[in-house]
Amino acid sequence: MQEAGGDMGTGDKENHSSEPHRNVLETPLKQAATSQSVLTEIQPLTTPPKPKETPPADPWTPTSNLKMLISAVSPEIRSRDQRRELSNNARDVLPAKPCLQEHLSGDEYEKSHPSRKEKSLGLLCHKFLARYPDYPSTAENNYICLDEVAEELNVERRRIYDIVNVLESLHMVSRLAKNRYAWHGRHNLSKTLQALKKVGEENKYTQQIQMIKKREYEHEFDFDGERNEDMARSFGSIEHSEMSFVELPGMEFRAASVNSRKDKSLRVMSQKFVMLFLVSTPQIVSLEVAAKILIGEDQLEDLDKSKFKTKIRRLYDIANVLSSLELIKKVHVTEERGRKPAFKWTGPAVLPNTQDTKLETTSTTCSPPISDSIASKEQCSKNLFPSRGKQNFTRHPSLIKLVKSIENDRRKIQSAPTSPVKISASTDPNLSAFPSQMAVVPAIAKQQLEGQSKKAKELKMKLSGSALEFSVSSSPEAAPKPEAPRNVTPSQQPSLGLCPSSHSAVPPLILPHPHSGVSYAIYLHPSQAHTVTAYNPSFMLQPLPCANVTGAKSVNSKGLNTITTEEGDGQIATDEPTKSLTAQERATVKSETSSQRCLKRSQALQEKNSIKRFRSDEENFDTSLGESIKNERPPSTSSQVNHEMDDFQQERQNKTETSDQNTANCYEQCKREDIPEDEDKTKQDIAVAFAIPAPETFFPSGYLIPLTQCTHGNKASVSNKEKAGICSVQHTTYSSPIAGVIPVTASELKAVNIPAFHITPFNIMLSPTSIAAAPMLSNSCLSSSNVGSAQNPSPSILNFTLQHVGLIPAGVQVPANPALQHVSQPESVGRSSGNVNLQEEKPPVPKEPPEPQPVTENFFRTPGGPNTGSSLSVNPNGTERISQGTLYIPQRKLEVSQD
DNA sequence: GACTCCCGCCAAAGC
DNA sequence: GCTTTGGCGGGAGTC
Repeated sequence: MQEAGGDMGTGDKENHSSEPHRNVLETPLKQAATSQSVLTEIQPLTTPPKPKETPPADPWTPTSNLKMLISAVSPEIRSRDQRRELSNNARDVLPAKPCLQEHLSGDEYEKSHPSRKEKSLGLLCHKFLARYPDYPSTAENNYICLDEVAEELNVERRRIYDIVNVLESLHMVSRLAKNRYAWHGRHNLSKTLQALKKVGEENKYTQQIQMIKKREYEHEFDFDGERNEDMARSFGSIEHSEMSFVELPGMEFRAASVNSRKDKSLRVMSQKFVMLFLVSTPQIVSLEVAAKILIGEDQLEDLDKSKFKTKIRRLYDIANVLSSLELIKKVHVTEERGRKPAFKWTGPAVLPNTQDTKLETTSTTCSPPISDSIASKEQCSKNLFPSRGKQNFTRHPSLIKLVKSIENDRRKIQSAPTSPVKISASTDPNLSAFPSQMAVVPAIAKQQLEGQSKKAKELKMKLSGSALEFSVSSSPEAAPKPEAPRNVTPSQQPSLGLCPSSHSAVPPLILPHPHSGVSYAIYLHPSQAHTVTAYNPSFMLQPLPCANVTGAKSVNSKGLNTITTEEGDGQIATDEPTKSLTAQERATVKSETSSQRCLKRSQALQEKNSIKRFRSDEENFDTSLGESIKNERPPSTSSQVNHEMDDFQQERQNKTETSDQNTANCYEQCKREDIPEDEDKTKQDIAVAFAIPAPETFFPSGYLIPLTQCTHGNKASVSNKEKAGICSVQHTTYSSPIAGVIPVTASELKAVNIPAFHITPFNIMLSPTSIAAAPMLSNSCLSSSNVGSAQNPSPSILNFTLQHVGLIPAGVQVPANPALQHVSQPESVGRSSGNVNLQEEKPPVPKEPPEPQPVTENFFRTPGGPNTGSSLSVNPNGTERISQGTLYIPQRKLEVSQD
């Protein structure tokens, strides 16, 4: 660096600057001039035409490039080599140049002149970088003289600016003064990336990306004003006007007033571009998307093709430099329309999050962590939000309320006489593992639920097969277990633990229990909750006195959350997806990251374009969100539960927040996209999401079954709506924490202020029709559903439902009820069946078995929500077994209802 | 024809 | 007023 500067002298600069064209040609001359002594000596020798190719003297040729790289090791060597070459070349060059200018004219010179590629900014950047060590010692004088560099690299200064600007954006270089920069190398890179990631998160780039993708999918992205406006609006809403240059504490570039044009500067663009990688889950960003985002930020007006092209050009410039830095790699993303140029982040994971590494490998962002484990999730969320706070990820107020309400409800419930003691040992382990289990729970719950439902419905055959599959897919660990349910359970178990937690998480409506005098928590199917919220948002959050309602339904706080979030729309959606993903990943530990899934899904969706399913999916997602939130909470003793609840709630919030953005985008995309083919995956996701809610076990089958069943079995044909209906059916049986599962009648709902029928489209719980609609449901389910619908649930029904749900061990039955009994078949069976479905839905077998699995062994646990069942199973009575924190309450309710 | 992106005009900023 | 920076877009090179 210095060397060159010293030698070359800035004087040359002017020449260059003044005459760029000549510069190229002249540069060598200048160099020659620098080494005139040598050159002069040589000149006579080197007359020949070769000089034309003098380009080698320029680094343009491969050999020269190599030399450059080698020399790069040390400036001195470099300079020496260069000088030597110059001298050597000088022979050729000097004479040559004159020749070039004089004789050669354009053709030869051009021939000698490297091709365009050889002139590429990327190559130039390589050369530039070769000049300086990645990690320069502070002792060294790491100064860059642009003129010198330009001369040495034989390029016009303009090009150097392009490189320097990008490097500046990464704080690899800082401007010291006019025409002078300091080389920092990669010392600050990690910090810079961290900062950029944070900023990117704050700016909700993930959401923006998702939005853009959605719109692209929905309708081809034209640069129509309207659409652009929409986008811009969305961006605006999401964002903030312009993002100024991100500086590191010690790296201010203000010196030299570098910031003058900054807003549009390549530096800022570069940073934004990097942010997109750091924030996006796949860490693959297409130029188009990046350009749109960058344009969007700038302003709507800019959304014309010319602007777009310009942005693309600039992005190419930036990308070339980043590629030279090996931070990104060019790739192609095949989409509906075909291949699109894109770039994949190949740089270091963002340091702040160790997880980031995972993220990169897996899919990055929060989603990966989710898959990994709760802990990872937590870390991820912490990393993401810690300093910032929630800034952009602000949690939806409703969610906060929900959380609080949930906690309160839980506490109440727990404190309630019936509040179960901690769940059996199974739960305990779960508790310990709970966090990690949390993630798995949803999936498990789904599986269990599904499996149970199926079991109830059909024979072991299905169960066994499904169970096996399920175990395999969802939780490899589980598979080995003799009992399909158990197999499932492992994965589910966590969910069980989670369920309680989830339970807590979900703020049930608390209704006074007429008999017990204890208030009941009403859990609604997420979808219902959703609808309900729509009707009466407050409803969910606030405990409602409902004298009429004996059975309390647990309104999925999640559902509420989702609802609220849904309002947030994309965010919510995204959240949901993430949740689902998390659940899936946790439970099944899918290899694919959520982001990847999302991508795949989105792609598939794009192709398929089935909005119908999409809607249903959305609902499911919504529910899943709420559920996922619920799930997160681990079962534990009442006291523990409370604490855990709090922790989990926060975690949830964090997770949800973190995941929201990441997942939300994917989710929304998925929704819009419809995920037809990926239905399986989507279903899985959904199921997972449901599974999460499953913790509410009360309706687990409802949620899970519908999805899985729909996908697989007879029900496969069932539309999403139907699925929803199924879910509702399952939900038909409601459990109140205290009373246990209590069918809620529409009237009850009304009492609660819940428009039971309004709840529909899912009506899941309430409307018998919905039940009927769900063929998927086993008879038991139906019965249960009926019961649910029926104001007076028969004990048999309760038993059945409980068993079916997994709340109660198959053997255990509350009151004898033929219909229920048969239904009540071993839980394991049902679970297995559920698993089967899940497997099918989840083709991608989870790479990693969910940590929580060990816990799952209890079939009770197995069902995730069912978990309650597991806990219940422990206690045939159900209630007793019910672990404090969780679902058990429902069981109790069940018992009560049985009574 | 689309994709890339080099090239350099030209204006803002700085000195 | 000159130089430095760097935004911007035409259009050439590639595929």
